[in-house]
Amino acid sequence: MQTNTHQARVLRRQGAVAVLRHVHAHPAATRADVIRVLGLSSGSATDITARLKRLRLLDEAGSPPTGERGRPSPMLVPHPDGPVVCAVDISHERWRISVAELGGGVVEQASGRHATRRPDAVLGHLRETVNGVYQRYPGRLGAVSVAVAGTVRGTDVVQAAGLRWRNVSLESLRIQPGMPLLVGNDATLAGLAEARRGAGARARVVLHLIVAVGVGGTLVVDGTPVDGTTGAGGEFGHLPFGDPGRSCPCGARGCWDLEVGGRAMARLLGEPPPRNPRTRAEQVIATAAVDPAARLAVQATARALGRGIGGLVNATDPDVVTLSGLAVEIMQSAPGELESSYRAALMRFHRSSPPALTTTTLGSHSQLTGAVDRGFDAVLTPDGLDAWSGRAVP
Amino acid sequence: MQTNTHQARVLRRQGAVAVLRHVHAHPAATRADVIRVLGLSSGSATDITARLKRLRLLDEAGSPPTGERGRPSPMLVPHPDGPVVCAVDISHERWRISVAELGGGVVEQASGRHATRRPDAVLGHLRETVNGVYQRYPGRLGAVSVAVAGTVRGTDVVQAAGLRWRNVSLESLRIQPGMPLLVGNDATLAGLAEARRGAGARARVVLHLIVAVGVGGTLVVDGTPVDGTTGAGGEFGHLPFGDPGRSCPCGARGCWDLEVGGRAMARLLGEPPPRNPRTRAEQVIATAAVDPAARLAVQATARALGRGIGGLVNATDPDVVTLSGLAVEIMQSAPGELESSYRAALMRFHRSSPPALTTTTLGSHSQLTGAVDRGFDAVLTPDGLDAWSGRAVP
DNA sequence: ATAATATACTCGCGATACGAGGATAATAAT
DNA sequence: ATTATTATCCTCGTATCGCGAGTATATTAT
Repeated sequence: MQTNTHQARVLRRQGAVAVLRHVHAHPAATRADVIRVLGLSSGSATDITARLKRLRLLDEAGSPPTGERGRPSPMLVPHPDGPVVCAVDISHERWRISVAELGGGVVEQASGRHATRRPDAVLGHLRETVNGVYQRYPGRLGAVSVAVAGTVRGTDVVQAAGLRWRNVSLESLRIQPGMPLLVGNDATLAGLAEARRGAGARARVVLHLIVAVGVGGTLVVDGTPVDGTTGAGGEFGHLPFGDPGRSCPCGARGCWDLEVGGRAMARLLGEPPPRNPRTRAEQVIATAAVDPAARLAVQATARALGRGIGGLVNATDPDVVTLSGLAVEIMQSAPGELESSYRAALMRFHRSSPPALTTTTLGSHSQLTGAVDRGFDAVLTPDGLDAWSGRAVP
Repeated sequence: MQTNTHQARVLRRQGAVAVLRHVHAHPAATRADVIRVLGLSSGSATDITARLKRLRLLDEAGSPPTGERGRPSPMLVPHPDGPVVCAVDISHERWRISVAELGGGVVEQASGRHATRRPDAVLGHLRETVNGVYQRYPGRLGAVSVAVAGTVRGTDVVQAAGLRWRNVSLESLRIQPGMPLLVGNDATLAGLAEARRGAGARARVVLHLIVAVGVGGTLVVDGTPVDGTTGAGGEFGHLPFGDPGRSCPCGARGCWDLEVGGRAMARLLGEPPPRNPRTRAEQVIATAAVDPAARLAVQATARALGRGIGGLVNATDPDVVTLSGLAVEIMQSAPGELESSYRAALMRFHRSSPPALTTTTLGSHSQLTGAVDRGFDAVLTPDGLDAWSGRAVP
C-alpha cells in the first residue's frame, strides 16, 4: 500500500516520461543517445532507467558492437512484461488487429473479412478479439486504439460510406472501464505514422494525403495531427476545389473528392458511377499505358490532385507532402501533370523551393502503426504511467 | 555570481512558469484561482509567488471585496518593473507600436503613417522607435514581436502586396543580439488574439478568417496558431475555391481571394479592378441597402465566402469560426446568403450543430494584441525567464 | 600490456513541491 | 460587540528529482 503510493509518485516527473517517449519514438536508442537528446546527467539516467526497469516499462539489452571506442551503451528495449497497445483497423471490407509493445514492435497480428457489415456484428466480433488480447496479456493492455475508414467524432463513427455506417458508437471496444479508447480516422492515423516514422520523419510539418475512394489525410505538426475538436478534421476531400455544379454524397457541392479517384475517372470516360471506385481507378490507371482515353482520364485526375495539393500547401505551409493510396499510382502514371499543376497552384514565393511530393514508405500498415502510436501517446503520460504502476503486481 | 546562478535556476521548474503563463492569460486572477486551476498546494503558491516577486515578475494587489466569506485572496498583477514586450504592426499605410506588460496591459502606444513605403525607410524609423522603447524600459524589454500585412517566412517578409515589399528582412528590428524577434502575419496574429482573448476564448479549435484585400486567417489549436514550418501558413485566400479561369496576382489560378472582397465586387459590377479594393468593397456594401446591383454583388461575395468557410470547416473541424475585417460587414449586409451557403457547403454530419460564425470582439487592435501574446510566449519559458533573471539587477 | 575514450555507477546536495497545522481576514449569526 | 464560519495564507518538516563530481568499467587503439 505504502509502496504503491510510492511507486505511483515515482513517475510523476518529466524525466521518466521523456525517456519513455524518446525510446518509443526511436526504438534502437541506447542510454547514451537518450542522455544526449534529453540533456540528462548520467546520474539521472541511471536512476531513471533503474526505476523504469523496476516498474517493468523498460529493459536493457547489450548493444551490438559499434566498433567505436569507449564503454558500450546498452540499448533501451521494451520490457518483456511491459505495456502493450491493441490497434484495430476497420476498413470497408476487412478488419485488422495488431498488438504492439513500446517502440511499436508488433507482437501479434490478426485480420479477416467482415462476415457482414452490420455494426453490431462487426463490433461484436472485434470486441471478442480485443477481449482475447486483454486476457492473453494480463495487466498489460494499456490502450485500445482504433482506425476507421470513416468520419470520426470522439469515439463515434458519424459516417462511413464504405461500411454503410451512420452514427455508430465504438464504446463497446472499451474492454475495461477507464482504459483509454481512442478512435481516429484511418487516413489521419496513417498520416500520423507517416509523419513520425515514415516519409516525414525528419520534418516538423507534414501534409499527408491519401486517395482511396476520395481524398483524406491530415496535417501533422510536431508529431500531432491537426484533427479538430472532435477528430473529424482532415476531410480535405470535401473542400470545394471542384465544379460547383456537381453534388457530392456528403451533402455539399463541388467537392475535391469528385475530381480525384475512381468516380472522376469513370465520369471522364463517360461511364456510370462505378460500384467500387477504388478498383475502377486501379483498372483505369493500369490501362493508361496503352489506352489513350484512360491516359487522358488519369492525367485530368492528376491535374485536379496537383491543383488541390498546391492550394493546401499555400494554406498550411508544410515541409513535405506525403502521398499514399491511389495518389501514389496517379503520381507514377502521370508525374508531369501532377507536378506541373501542383507548382502552378502554388503562390509564387513557394515556387523556388516547393515542399517535395513524396510517396509513403510505410505502405499498407500505416493505419495500424498510427493507431499504435496514438495508443502509446495515451499510455506514456504521467497519468497513464500512474495507472500502469497501480495496475502492476508488486 | 553565485547568487545569479542560484536565481537562474530558481525558475527552471514548471510551477513558476505555469503560474506566470496563467496570470498572463487571465489578468484578473487571484492567488486562490491560480492554486485551483494549476492544482498547486497553498505552500507551493506562497513559495512561488514570493520568488516571482523577488525577481520582479509579479506583484500582489489587494482584491476588491468580493462579498464572499473567507480571507480575501490577493490579485496577481504585473510587477511595476517587470518585463515588457514591444509589439509592432506594419500595415499597408500605417504602423503601430505598443508596449505591453504581463497580462497584455498596454503601457504605451504610438502610431503613424508611413512617410514612404521603402523598406529601409519604414524599418529605419521603426527601429528608432523600438530603440526608444528599449532605452525607456532599461533591462525590461523581453521581446520584439511584429505583425505584418504580408506573407512571412521566419523573420522575413517574402511578399507584401500592399506595401510592395518582396523579400524584406526585419532583422534590423532586433535591437539587441539574443533578444527574441518574432515576426508573424497580421491575420495570423489577429487570429491568435481572437482565439485567446476574443470570440474564441472558450474554444479549443478556432478558425479565424479576415477579409481585407483578400482572405487570410489561421487555425488556432489550443492557443497555438497552425502556421506552418516557416510561418507562411494561413493563406486561405489562395485555396482554389474559385473559377480556375481567373488568374491571381499570387501566381496561381482560381484563388478564393478573387471571389471575395473588393476585386470580386468590382468585377461583378462590371468595373475595372479598383485601386483600393478594400475601400471599394466598403463603398459597395454601404450602397447595397439602396442599390440592387450592389446588393447582388455583395450577396454573390457572401455566397463565395460562405462556401469556402464550409469547406474549411470540413477540413479543420473547429469549435467556432471568428470573422473579422470585411467579413463582418458582409455578414451584416447579407446574413442569409452567408449562412445558407455556409451550411450548404458543410458535410451532412456537421449540419446538426455547425460551428457558429461569430464576429470579432477585439476589433482593430487584435493584430497588436496577438503580437504581444506571441512576445510573451517567448518570454514566459524557462529559458526566457533565465534570461530575465540574468538581466535583472541584483 | 598500456593508453585513450566513452559510458555507467555512487553519493551528496540543492531545488521543488506537498501537506499538516496554525494564523489571518473577511462575512454571518447571535 | 462578540463569536462562529469560511476561505485563504504562512511556516515548516519531509520526500522526490535531477545535477555534478568523483570513481569504476568496458571497449578500441597503440
